[in-house]
Amino acid sequence: MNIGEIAKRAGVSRSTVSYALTGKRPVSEETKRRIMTVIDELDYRPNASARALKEGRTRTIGLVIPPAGRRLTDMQLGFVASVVDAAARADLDVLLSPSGGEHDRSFERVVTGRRVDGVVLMEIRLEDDRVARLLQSGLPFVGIGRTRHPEDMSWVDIDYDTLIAKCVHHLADLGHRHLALVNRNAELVAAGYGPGHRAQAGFDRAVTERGLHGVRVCCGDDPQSGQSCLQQLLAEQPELTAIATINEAAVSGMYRALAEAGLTVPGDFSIAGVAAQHWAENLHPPLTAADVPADEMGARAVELLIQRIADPATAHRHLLVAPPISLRGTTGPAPGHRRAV
Amino acid sequence: MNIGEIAKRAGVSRSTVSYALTGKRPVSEETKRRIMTVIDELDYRPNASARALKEGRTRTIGLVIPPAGRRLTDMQLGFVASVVDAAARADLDVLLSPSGGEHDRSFERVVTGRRVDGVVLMEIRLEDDRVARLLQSGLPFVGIGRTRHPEDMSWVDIDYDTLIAKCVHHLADLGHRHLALVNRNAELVAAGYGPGHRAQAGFDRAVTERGLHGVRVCCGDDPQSGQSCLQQLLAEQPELTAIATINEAAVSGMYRALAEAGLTVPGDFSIAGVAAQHWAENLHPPLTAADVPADEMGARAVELLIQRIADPATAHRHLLVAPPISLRGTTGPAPGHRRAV
DNA sequence: ATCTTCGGTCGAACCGATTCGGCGAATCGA
DNA sequence: TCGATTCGCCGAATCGGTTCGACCGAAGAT
Repeated sequence: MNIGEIAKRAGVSRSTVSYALTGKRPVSEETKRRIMTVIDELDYRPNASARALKEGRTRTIGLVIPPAGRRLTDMQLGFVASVVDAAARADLDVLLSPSGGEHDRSFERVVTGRRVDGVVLMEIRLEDDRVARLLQSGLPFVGIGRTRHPEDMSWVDIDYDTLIAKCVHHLADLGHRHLALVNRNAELVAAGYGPGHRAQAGFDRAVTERGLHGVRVCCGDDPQSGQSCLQQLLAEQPELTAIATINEAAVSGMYRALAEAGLTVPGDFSIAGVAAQHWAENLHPPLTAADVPADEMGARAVELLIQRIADPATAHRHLLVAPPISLRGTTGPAPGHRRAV
Repeated sequence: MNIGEIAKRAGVSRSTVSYALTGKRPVSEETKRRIMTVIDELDYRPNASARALKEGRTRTIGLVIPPAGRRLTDMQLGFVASVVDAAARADLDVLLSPSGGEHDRSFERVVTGRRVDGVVLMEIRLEDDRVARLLQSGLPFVGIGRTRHPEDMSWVDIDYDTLIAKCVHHLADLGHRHLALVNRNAELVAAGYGPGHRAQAGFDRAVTERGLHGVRVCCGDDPQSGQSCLQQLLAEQPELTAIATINEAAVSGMYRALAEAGLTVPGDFSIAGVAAQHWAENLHPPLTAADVPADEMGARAVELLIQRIADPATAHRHLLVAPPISLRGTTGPAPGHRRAV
């Protein structure tokens, strides 16, 4: 079922079959018809490997996701879905590489074996080996997220710094004086996970500006952890009345802890965060949050990547997303008096 | 950076470099060392397309997921994660194809362009064009799910029929006489989605056997739909005291509807279902459910696929999973008296 | 009538690996 | 000492496409 077989049966040369298929040179209608008939009969499709070998491109992009075992957050799933979707619309296939820190075989295969024309990289650290590796290899790539030195690469990212600061200001405006930042899990933050650190920076800045009392905690990315984390916070910080968070997966557990402590939201306690829009809306109660357009960001990343593949010499482009905070009723005025200890 | 360049710099022929790398023929230690030095210096890796072309295999498997736009259930995410993970362990890459019903370009590319050595197919319908297409193409594949005629293919699947029947029997044992089956969304079921139909069959059979009153409804795969679906059920079926469901994504919404109706779980109302273990545990309250080992099933599918790729002539293998029901406290004795209408 | 242009086609080179047959030198057995 | 192995390596063919240069005949220009 190769091109030679088609050529033979259609009584033409292999190159003519190729030109009939690609249209890169004129082929007479009559000949084209004959070729197509044979192709339909034999259900022939050009071999992707052979084409990739000759053309020097694979029409495939790599998508590097967090390593196996780690469950993706809803936001990350939104990224994956929109990347896959955008790629499909551009007739690109997506090769998945679940790879974390250092020398991951899957990552190496994808990057170095010319299996893909470019890469979308997720969950980037402030210092990221994979970014270094990609820069060194010269393979076009776009980050969803950015390193400490983001000028050297193209990326789309969420402005966690600004957004968490906004959350803090919003809560401060409502009279809250004693807040906590609930971050992602400790290992991730310790490993230099960008959003974790930038959220901290924004939190610290806003808390200082407004003269508030703020504490920062890390929390596992699941409801259970959210629950126990908030239980502990409530116990240790009796004056706490509000939380800002980037840990969407833990929010439902925080709700639970509050309910069990007899606190109502937003009557007794306020929560504001940064979360995928879909997720914030589906929480109960719906979360007041900066609605991250995850479905759009993946598509943007693919757009940037396609440009870089087409012309790797173009200047790097950056897209910092800072959506407005949608008020959905989990934030309200600070309780007039302090809770009993 | 091709093999010829390495050969030239190491002062050997291209074939010697190849043999040094693959070990398929002996190469002297001295020569091997010289070659490896050059390879490390130049950071050379064999071109995957060239290798695939010559070898006739790509060391890649395709993973066909539900089409773009549809959000995956937690169980499906579990499948994807475990497939990707298992593939990585076997040094296989995964090419993602989000494709639904008929002639999807992405699906055609993956299947027909010899881009993959085999395919894992998700969300299979009773009559499935993609299965027909794969059978016709001769490409090895394994389903997570099965068609109406499952003898012709290899698959791993959940025994929704048996499991939902078990749920019904469990609820009947507790004294419930009036139950509902909450199915997945109507379009999916109408399109011949296997689990939807098999769950119905099991539900009908068990309800008949036990002489119960049972109704079946479809429900969107999200909390909102779960909530309104149950609201409607409660209004239309005042005697309803229990639900069996395969719609894990809707359960939290059902909880909400019950709470708003002033019904406690399991005091006034019972729910049992089939769900990914991780999901059932993380619901609040945790759901009494048959714990589907999604993390394992994907790995099994990959195992089967690897076998089929190695020897496409082997008999088809089937794995029907019917995990026991974990009692987590969402089912209890039917309320002694009927609720007021 | 001759020259040019152009549409349509072919043959051959090429992409970068793997793999088979063969060849020279060293080793072994008799 | 001579033939048979064995070891280590090379050259060439091959996988299945794309693409470039060339060729031929017909149409248009001069």
